[in-house]
Amino acid sequence: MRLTTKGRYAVTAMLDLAIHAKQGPVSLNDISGRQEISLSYLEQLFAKLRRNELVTSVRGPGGGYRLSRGSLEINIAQIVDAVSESIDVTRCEGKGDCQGGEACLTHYLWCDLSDQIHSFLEGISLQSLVDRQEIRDIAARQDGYQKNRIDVVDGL
Amino acid sequence: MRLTTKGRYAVTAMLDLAIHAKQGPVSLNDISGRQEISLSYLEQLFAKLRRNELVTSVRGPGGGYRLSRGSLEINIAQIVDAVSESIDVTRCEGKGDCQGGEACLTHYLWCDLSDQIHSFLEGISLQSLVDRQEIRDIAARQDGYQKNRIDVVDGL
DNA sequence: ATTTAGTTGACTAAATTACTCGGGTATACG
DNA sequence: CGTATACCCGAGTAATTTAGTCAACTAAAT
Repeated sequence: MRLTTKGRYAVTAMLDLAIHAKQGPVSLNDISGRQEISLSYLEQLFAKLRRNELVTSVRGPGGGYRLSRGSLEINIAQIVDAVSESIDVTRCEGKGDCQGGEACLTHYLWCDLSDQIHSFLEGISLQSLVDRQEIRDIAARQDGYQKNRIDVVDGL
Repeated sequence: MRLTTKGRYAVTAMLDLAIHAKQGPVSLNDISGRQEISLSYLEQLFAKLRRNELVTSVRGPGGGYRLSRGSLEINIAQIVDAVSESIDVTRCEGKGDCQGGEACLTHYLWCDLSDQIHSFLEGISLQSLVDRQEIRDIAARQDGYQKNRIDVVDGL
């Protein structure tokens, strides 16, 4: 279990998706505009989210992504796992045979700690985030927000 | 709060230190041998651990590092914080003013999640890890273990 | 047909991680 | 005293990961 900016981007994007779920598929372009994440990077993240069956895609005009199941059935751990997925936690690659066939301290220690954080994040559903008032407020403002709008001229 | 291999190295090293605390200061050379972490990298990590007053150093022959306080008073969060310490969690650098002076979703969301993980790790003391039987077992074996021992000739 | 939007792969810049090297300085010990 | 031990420090560097670009393609809606 690693916790980096990458996972953060993914959780933010998924939350945006969940918030706008009712109005049909959400395009990456919309998410990109609201959350200020580059479109191409979102594409990479969503490729992984799709492979991990957290989202489904709808092609063509009006298309975009949908959650593959209810936001109560999706938790933060699943999202972070989906985009990180290089789980070579220890130097023995999870086989626990680094030091002459025996497990190293790091191996045991971190696997355990990792498990605890993992189950902690498993307990947080996407829906529980959507339900928070503060997040609703921010989302409401973001709906009217788009980076680099034509009417905002900076510089010239 | 970020959780990467760097923090893992630090926790492992600190645990090694705690386990061998009774027999006086522990040199980085010993830790390097037992945990297979490069000496120079350990030096960098311990420079940070020292600045954060988690360890104290004893120079000269027979010197090394000691925990600055009892292992019950040291928790995992402190160790991870000490070596990571680049806490620019969101793009707004913690000021929460990314989108036109208002907080972004990422900001709110991640600060909160981060706090929860942080307090979770705060609840785990170094001592509680030392106390685990499995860890004692591994440590006991490692005491007789050193990488690149002269008597182990691989290759030639 | 044309446009929208996902799909894929290759490629790149920047940041971070892990590590090396080469010098220091403090101190114990003979 | 000298020398070995071990911390201290800064510069440099290779490998990896992160974040992003670009280009060509496919599916579907109008």
